[in-house]
Amino acid sequence: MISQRARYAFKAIVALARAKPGQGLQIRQLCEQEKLPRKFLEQILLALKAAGYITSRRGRDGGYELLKAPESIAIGPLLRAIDGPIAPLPCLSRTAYKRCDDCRDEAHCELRIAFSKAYSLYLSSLETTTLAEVMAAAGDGQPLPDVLLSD
Amino acid sequence: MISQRARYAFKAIVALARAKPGQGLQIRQLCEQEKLPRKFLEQILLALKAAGYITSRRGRDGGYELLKAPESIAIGPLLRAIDGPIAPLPCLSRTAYKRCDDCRDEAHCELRIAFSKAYSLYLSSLETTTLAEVMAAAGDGQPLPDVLLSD
DNA sequence: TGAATCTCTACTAATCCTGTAGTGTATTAG
DNA sequence: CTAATACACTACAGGATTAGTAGAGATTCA
Repeated sequence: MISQRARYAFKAIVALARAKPGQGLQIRQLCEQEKLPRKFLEQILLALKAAGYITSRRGRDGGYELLKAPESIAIGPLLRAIDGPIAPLPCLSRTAYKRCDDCRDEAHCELRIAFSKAYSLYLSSLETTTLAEVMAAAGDGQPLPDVLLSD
Repeated sequence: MISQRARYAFKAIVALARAKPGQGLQIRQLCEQEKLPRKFLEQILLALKAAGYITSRRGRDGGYELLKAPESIAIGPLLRAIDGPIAPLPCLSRTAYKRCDDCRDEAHCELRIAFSKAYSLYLSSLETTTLAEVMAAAGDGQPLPDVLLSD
């Protein structure tokens, strides 16, 4: 399960992407529209800013604004910016690789092999799916393909 | 990241699968061979037993033994038996489906759409990959395919 | 100046994770 | 029958993480 934090971040980004360009949103509007806890959201927006997704202005007419085009925002990096590494095992992480403490031989590790393919598919899908695509699909409201067998 | 618990479970299952048929292992051997904390492992084995993966015998010559053929043990259900639902969102879980509290319209939920495809790929790979395949690949020790771009 | 807004740090309550401890129950050798 | 051995079950503890809350500070604009 992804964290609540990541879910809020995602909702905030979507709301900002829907705002007219050059026309950011204030945190008040964000948390009213999306029913997000304000002070928690503040921290999340700060993280999104640090990661380069949004910019902000202080003062009376301040607010937050999306910096990147939705076409260039992939889901994977966004998730990673908020939740940290996505990999199911440290030894499968590219951005936060770490050998498992007790692992003698990574090439023969059953655990690693068990997850490598599944995770590789997961990640490459997350890396190539963009916010723009997701928002377009949500707008269409087409039912998800039946491939979806989830748990 | 999957839990330490799941990692231990997996290692124990692999060790049991390597034991001669009809020739289970005792918990002492398991935790010596694989360096697992004994009392913690007890609980995990209990869970594996409850899930139908192994059986046990008490008494002097007791021990644990694999019940299912490695060919019929898929990684996904095994993981789920230990760690619970695998889905990144409750509304994407088949075995533990739950509507998100704040979700007005699931068909148009960007969050859900963002993860549905990636997760579907992840899960179907985990559901179709068996312990037997994994152990065979580990035995070969062939390097993992280069598709592997992980995080 | 003052009001509005973002920034930053600290704190907290609850939950989860990773074990440990101890007692109970079944099995079997002798 | 008894003692030894191994699994079964419940309770608990310490640390880490999560999901927020609180409040003082900095910036902007009228």
